[in-house]
Amino acid sequence: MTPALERRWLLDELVSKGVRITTQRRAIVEVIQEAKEHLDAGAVLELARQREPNVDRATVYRTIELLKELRLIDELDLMHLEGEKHYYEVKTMKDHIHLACFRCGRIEEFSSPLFERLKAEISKRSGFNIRVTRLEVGGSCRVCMSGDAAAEQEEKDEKTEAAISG
Amino acid sequence: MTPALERRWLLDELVSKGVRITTQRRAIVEVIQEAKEHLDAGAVLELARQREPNVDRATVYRTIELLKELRLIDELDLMHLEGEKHYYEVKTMKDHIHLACFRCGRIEEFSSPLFERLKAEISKRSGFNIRVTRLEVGGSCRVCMSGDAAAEQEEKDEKTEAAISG
DNA sequence: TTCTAAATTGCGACTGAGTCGCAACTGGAG
DNA sequence: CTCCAGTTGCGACTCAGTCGCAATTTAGAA
Repeated sequence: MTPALERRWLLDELVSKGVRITTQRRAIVEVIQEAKEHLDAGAVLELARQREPNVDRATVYRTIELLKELRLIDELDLMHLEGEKHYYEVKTMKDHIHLACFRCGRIEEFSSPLFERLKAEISKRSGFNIRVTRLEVGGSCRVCMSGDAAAEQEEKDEKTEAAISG
Repeated sequence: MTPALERRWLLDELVSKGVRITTQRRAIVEVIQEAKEHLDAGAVLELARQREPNVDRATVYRTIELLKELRLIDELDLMHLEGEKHYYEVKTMKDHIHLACFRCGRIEEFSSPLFERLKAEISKRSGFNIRVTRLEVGGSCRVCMSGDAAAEQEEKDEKTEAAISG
């Protein structure tokens, strides 16, 4: 498979699949391709309009649907951290897990051969032909957890001080 | 933990947590507890009203939110097989994976020690404190796949016939 | 290059899940 | 039995996403 790093990968993929390239699709696809974070449909619309003002909301949804059908992008919920939006990212060879921190809202990505093995086991044992997987984890990230530890330490310090001064 | 089999498990859990039990909450919680399939908010509302006519949509959403916060139920998307609804199920000790068939719409459940190991690895390697996990898989179930095989066989038969008669 | 059919788009109205503020109501502690 | 903090119903609202249709545009053929 063409590496996702390559510049116009998504667009070339569409061309090779005989999909008609319009100025709107080009803008939308480039925005998704070059995104540095997970974008929802609204964000895609906004960014696409910076390149090409004539982009409609409906076109964004239709293009996203197209890319999903062609299995060029994945849809994420990111544990509904910010409402019911959906987020999109270019599909890569190896699926990865999204860790969503309920406290700071950061999304961390994680991948592991164990996940690949799990998928293989699912296919084998259930006879299920896997097309898409979505593994999302919600909780507290390392940073927020260490914040807890710091807070607990402060509490102890305060008590100690109180004990000393008391 | 109290086994999920037990009759009024969810309700008892609420009582023990000091949550006020109203007739509405009782109805909603019992419906979720006794569900034989995955229910969305609309289905919960409908079923709850069969027990207790005075149940409002808003109350259903508020109760679901409450149960989620108390970690008594899990929220599922089931790969958005039927629109953007969310489905709910009583949380069990061992997380399970939902396999959603894009063709027949059936939901299959799957669990594996490998999944438990994967979660452990995530915690350990990323320092993430896991609260919830959601692993959903989309594709074609065994039944639909075997349907394919049958169809392919038919095609071959037709070709053979054509070859013979031609 | 020009033409043309078929695909795509924009528009705007619509759907449907979920939220919210507030007045009325009620569970359960005392 | 009383009381009030917590809960509910109501209805209006938000917001993501969908849809039908007329107008526009692409890409291949001439």
